Amino acid sequence: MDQCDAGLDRLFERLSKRSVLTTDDYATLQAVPVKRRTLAASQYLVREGQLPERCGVICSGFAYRQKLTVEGNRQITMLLVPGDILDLQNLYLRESDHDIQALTRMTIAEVSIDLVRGVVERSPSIARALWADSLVECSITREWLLNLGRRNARTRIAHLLCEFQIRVAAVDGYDDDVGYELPMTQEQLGDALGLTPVHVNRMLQSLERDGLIQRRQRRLTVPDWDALRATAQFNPRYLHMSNAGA
Amino acid sequence: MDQCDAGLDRLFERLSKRSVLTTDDYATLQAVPVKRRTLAASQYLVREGQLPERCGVICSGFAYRQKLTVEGNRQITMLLVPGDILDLQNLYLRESDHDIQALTRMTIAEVSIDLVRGVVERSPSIARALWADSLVECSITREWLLNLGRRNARTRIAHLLCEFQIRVAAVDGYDDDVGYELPMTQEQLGDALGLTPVHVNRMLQSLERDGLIQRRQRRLTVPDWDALRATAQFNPRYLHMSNAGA
DNA sequence: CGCAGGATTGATTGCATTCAACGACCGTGG
DNA sequence: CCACGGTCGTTGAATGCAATCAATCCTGCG
Repeated sequence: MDQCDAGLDRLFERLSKRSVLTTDDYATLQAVPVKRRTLAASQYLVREGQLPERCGVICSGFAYRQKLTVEGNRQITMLLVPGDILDLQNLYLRESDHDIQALTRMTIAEVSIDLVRGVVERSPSIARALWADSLVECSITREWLLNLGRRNARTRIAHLLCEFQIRVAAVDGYDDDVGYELPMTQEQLGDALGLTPVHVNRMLQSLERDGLIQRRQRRLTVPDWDALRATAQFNPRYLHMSNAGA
Repeated sequence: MDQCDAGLDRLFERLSKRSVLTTDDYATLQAVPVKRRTLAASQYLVREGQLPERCGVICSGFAYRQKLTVEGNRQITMLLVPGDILDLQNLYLRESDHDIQALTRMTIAEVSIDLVRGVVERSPSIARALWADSLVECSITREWLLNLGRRNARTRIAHLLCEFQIRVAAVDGYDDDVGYELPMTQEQLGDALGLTPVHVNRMLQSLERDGLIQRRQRRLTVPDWDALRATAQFNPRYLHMSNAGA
């Protein structure tokens, strides 16, 4: 089983959390011809204004969605982790309204978007799972809006750290105790949080001084998750993770 | 034809912009039993944590989605105008992750969410239209994130003014020349933009001083839309309005 | 007339930005 | 093996945008 099939299993497992899927559904997914692709960090997967013809799932690595202002200031609007679906929005919208860029080296499994439309019309349960997935993404974006609009820099950063850890841990068995790696530069963190890299640096130090996190390069250890969640005002409800078969 | 049917027509017209609908689809929608409801300004339609059983369309009036921080600071994450669908997200997610509150006095047409699920499974074209609608909402939220994260207060406000005008004008024939009414207090504007009401006030004055807007109470006149759009960095792409039958 | 909610103004504070320099790390090539 | 360059992280000082605090004005309305 190559990494592409692993992508399929990962996708199936993920969709199963959103809707009750059958072995028929599995077969349906399996029947879709998939093209595997590897991308280097910072490569673009989609650019704003494009009319994407394909749709992909992240098998490994990380990416993000971004939008740019006229002056070229960047806002990262979403982090994408393994199992996340790229370009689902272009299932029913033509033009892409944002960029998708690789955060790390990554592999994806690509599918023609027309075929996905076919799958969706044939299998209501897969459709429901994909739809739910896009709704969760919208919910996450709303939470980010609250984060940027009404939380200070320190809380914002803590919140992102909590979210990232939980979303990554949900994919496969990550071990909390040894910490986790946040594969972002401080500049990218700033772009995700509406801050400058300098200020991100200072707030990370502040969190570390207070014993909420420990840092070694980009590897983070969190001695006390409850404490971090508290300062982050983190409530995982918006991730809708326990939504099996709603 | 009472206001409820008017709601149906409005909905049908709106969905038609997202997908090709037939008279059968119209009949399907018409067959769904609808309950009409009137709400006073500031009444809650949904509260975070609830498990909504119904789904509604705005027939008249305005509402907004909001989220609160632990300290009670509010972030408005979306404005809802006539024709917008409430609670579509609870089609496939159980718990609501935010509040919906009436901005003005308003009327809505409510439907059991189970029935909507049925409609969606029977009519792929309606499903597609509703799905597309939820994708557009997500796109709007992303643009708001860019707005809060990377634009200054003045630009932010101008951007909101542009978006609101366009979205409202798309519903029915609003006449630009006489201006339009923005039914929000400056405090609510601040909560939508991540600003304080005081600063909103000053920036509105600044826009007015520069001749970009004129104000009489909450009625706005825009002498030069192009100029306002320019200072707002407004690009309507993210609204996906010309997406007929993608 | 008086009240209440919202709008406006002024003075002050402060969080985050900006600008600039320096330091640490890492892969590369001589 | 070490010099080199580039990217990223860190630090300091100065600036500025928006927040805060508080008072006053306006307007619709009972």
